[in-house]
Amino acid sequence: MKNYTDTLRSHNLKATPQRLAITDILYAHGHISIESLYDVMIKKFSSISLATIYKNINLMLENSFIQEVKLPNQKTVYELTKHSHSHIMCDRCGMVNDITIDLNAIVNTVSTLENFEVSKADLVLSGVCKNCA
Amino acid sequence: MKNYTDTLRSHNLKATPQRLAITDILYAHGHISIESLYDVMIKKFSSISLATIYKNINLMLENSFIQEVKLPNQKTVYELTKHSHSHIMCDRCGMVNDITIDLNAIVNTVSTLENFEVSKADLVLSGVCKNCA
DNA sequence: CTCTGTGCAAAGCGTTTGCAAACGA
DNA sequence: TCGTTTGCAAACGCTTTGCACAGAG
Repeated sequence: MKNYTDTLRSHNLKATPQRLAITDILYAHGHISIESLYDVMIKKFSSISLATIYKNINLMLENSFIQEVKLPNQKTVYELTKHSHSHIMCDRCGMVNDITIDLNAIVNTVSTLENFEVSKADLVLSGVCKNCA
Repeated sequence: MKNYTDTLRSHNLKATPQRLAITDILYAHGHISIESLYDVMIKKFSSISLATIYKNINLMLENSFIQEVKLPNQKTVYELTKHSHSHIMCDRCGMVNDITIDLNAIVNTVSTLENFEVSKADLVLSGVCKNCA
């Protein structure tokens, strides 16, 4: 398991045990909602406050250390920032996974056709995963 | 301007003046947040309640008469349900527009590669629109 | 030692609910 | 007329804020 102490510091965040736990959990889960994150955190820090979770998530978002993923019909989840990618989400079990899709062709088409300078593409494919099918 | 009386009734919704106004506004604006919808509605119905807005929006969502569009870094907006499409959103002025992109190739690739049955694709391209550039 | 981060309690906001009166069909 | 919808007020749930103490560097 990666140690995020230096990564946190390089983002001007002190490496507190709570923050290290958050990053570990994000790393392990891939995607997690505030509520689930709190449920996992409280097992390790019995007196942690939701305020601490929110303050840290917001700080990490401002830093682009993590990113927000808004999902249809589900709570927003958070993930460690990595290369640009898309998501698949299972409507049955709620599973969320990263997928790598080349959207360049689409981005280029839209840029010229709509005269719109695309800087980011957020794509969520929803449906039924192999386990639920 | 289209009259939504019958459309509302076919969705088992009584055609009240408030609902007709909501549909007209959705039609005229394309995409609108709850807050903006309320701001527009109150000009026509000085004593309308936010509760009425929420109740109607939720009913219309349940009916698939309208749809929710979750946007990065912006409030969720609502639109009348139409053919499947994607969105472009300007980070400067907040403009949201529909675009038609063929995502079939992507959907097929993901279906086979990930063994995932895709039923819906939500794509938002963000960037800078021609007016803001 | 200094400044940042944590936990608590309270406040803030957006959204939902219950209810009586008004209204659509 | 009957069942639905509206508007109001209160309740709710999630998120943020202020503050004193604890902890990282």
